[in-house]
Amino acid sequence: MALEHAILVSLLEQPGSGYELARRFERSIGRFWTATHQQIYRVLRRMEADGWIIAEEVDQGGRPDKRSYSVVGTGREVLAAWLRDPVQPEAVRHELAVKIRGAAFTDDAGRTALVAEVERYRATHEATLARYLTGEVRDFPAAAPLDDQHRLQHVVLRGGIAYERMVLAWLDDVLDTLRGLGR
Amino acid sequence: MALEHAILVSLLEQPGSGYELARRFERSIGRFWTATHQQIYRVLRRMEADGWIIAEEVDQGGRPDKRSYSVVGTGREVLAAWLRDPVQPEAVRHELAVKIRGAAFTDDAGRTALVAEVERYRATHEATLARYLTGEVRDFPAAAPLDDQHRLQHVVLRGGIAYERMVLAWLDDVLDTLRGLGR
DNA sequence: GCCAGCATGTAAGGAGTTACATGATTGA
DNA sequence: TCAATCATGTAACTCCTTACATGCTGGC
Repeated sequence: MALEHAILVSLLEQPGSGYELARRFERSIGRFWTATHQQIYRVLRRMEADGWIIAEEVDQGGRPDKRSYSVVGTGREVLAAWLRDPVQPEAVRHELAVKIRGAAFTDDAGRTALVAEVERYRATHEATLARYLTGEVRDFPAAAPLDDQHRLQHVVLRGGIAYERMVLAWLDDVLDTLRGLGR
Repeated sequence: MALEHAILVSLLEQPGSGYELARRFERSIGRFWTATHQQIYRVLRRMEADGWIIAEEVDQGGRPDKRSYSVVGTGREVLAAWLRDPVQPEAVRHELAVKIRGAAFTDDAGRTALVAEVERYRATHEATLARYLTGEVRDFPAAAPLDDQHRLQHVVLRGGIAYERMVLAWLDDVLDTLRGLGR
């Protein structure tokens, strides 16, 4: 379990409210850890109760008040201890791979539909890669020297880019294979 | 949710018991869908109750009896319908990426420990890649012509191989970055 | 005699998903 | 005025993980 830890890292990078965290999980952090606002609010309350983070009520004039959270000493210690733990093997869930092997047990119409679906899926990954590359030139310009925090963010983003490139190449392989079946 | 579907595909490829399925999930299917035997037994009972699969009691002499499951008409229809559904975006959970960004908020000792942990993690992926490559030459010899089922299994395995190669290259990048911090 | 493997389960608890709910402001 | 965005939640349910449980056989 590491939603707590993902939240600690995000709040250390930049304090913020549950709502802001939810938006970060949709964008940057969502690349490697997904969470909905419901989960986030629940975990934030627990973390506050356990003294890992503290909240500050922020009056925003017109907009609703927000509770901005920051990490305190205990939270830092929890994170440091977790960083020293062994990395758990990831639980892989790749639905498309199941479908591809399932294609052996369907008819021509089903395969044609799957090809169309793989193409649609490929387009979403192409869009993701384009978003990452745009973000990379915006946030990590080659000329500017980076501090540790940004160098680490950059290497994680490079992982996302490498992943998307690998997926796209593999999906081309998949499409070739699907189209070449039954010959 | 697609554990049912992963089981349907596996049982279509080869009928078997809950125990045998659990072993396949540890090996081949586990590359893209993980499940424990507890989950598998529970889902198998539900699938049998819903008439997707049928069980046959097999007396094995010395060893305990087993219930060998096969997919029947309803199960095939469920699978065909599911293959036509859009692929859900994967829920990503990459603990190591969280830790890498977390390394910005720990001390030298913590970073040294993380480097060691990444090296250990890298070794497990190297072993996984070696296993995949061994399996590939064993199961998909270049000379033999393959039927559709095996061509699809092969393209999924190639995806696993591409993934492991990508991960290894990225982990080298991560190690370089971690070692270059604070300079 | 002991361990690994075969074979199937129960139970408890934590995590995650989906649906629903509220109420304000800002911009088109 | 209508939709989008900001901001925070509850409730019900499903799913997944972890721990525990049983009992047999074959090989070292």
